[in-house]
Amino acid sequence: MAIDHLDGRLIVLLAREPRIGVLEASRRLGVARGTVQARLDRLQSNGVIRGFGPDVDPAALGYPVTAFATLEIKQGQGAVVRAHLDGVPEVLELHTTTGHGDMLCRLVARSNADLQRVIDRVVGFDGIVRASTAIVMENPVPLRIIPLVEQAAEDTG
Amino acid sequence: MAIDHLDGRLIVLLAREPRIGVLEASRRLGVARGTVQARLDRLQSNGVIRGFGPDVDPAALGYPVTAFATLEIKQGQGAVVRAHLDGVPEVLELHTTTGHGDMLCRLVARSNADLQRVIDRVVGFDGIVRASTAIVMENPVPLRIIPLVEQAAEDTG
DNA sequence: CGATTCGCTGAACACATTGACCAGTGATTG
DNA sequence: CAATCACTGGTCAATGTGTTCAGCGAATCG
Repeated sequence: MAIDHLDGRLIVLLAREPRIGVLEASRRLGVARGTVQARLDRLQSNGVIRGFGPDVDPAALGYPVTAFATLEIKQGQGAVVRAHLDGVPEVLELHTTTGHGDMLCRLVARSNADLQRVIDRVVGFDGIVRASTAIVMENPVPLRIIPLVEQAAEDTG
Repeated sequence: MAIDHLDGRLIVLLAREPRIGVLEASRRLGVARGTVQARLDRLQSNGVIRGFGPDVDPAALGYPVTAFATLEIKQGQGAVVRAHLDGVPEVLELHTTTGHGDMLCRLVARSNADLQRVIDRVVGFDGIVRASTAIVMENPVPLRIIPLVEQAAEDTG
């Protein structure tokens, strides 16, 4: 769906200051409260805003090490590998990608030593032929959405 | 920091039903409201919960294509490359990783054709020697935190 | 062209929630 | 033993929420 400029400002505002409510948002944006409520309802039912879940930092939970693993999967074993990885809590994310029938997953671990355990658990599975892991050292751009929202809003006017 | 079982239940509850407030959460968890408030304050000041920002779906915004690009950086050009990528809205995330002085970034685009434009913009920069891109086809495990929170809570008892 | 629909405004209302307190209690610690 | 700590269960005033309403301007459509 397309979002307009007001939608964009609303999302950015909520992203920057999540604690403000509908009423305060309407004051900041200079529109009526009902407008903000209607926009929010629409954005949520359109799926643009999935929700307002807590943003949990794995590092603060005791998992400061992040890594990305590229997996090569044995022909026809995709489904079972997915189920396997789904059962590993340290797998935060899993994608299937173009290329060699590969998968890419994001892992966290308690330490570099612990990462070995996690990788063993992830890779020690029959359907996985080969794996290569890249350990994250820095995160210059943390997961973000604001610039994209601003661009999407400007495309409308 | 370590979280206990109540912290874990609270985070999971908020992740599943973000709209409930402190009062409702205290009812669900069977504890006093003040307890939930104190736990939440502590989790936030410890950085375990970074905030409650809106969870925006790029696909619903008109960017249904996701890709991961691995970049090889020219010696000593890391800082300028970061600044360059930081200025590209379609770059949702950027990590530096072990290996060949490489970076890994997550991209989104409006279409496969648009992805070409995004990649050109990302890669068409002097400090970048080589790039390889993997387009995401499926996302069997979307970014998640609940299993990890449950594990972290159980480690405490 | 006229009628209708749509989104926004500004206001009202009852109700629930919040943030801030407080004293009491049980467990743990020094 | 005394002190500390987290939790309970309660109160209070202030605020925000969900909902509804009539009015209004712009855009759409027959």
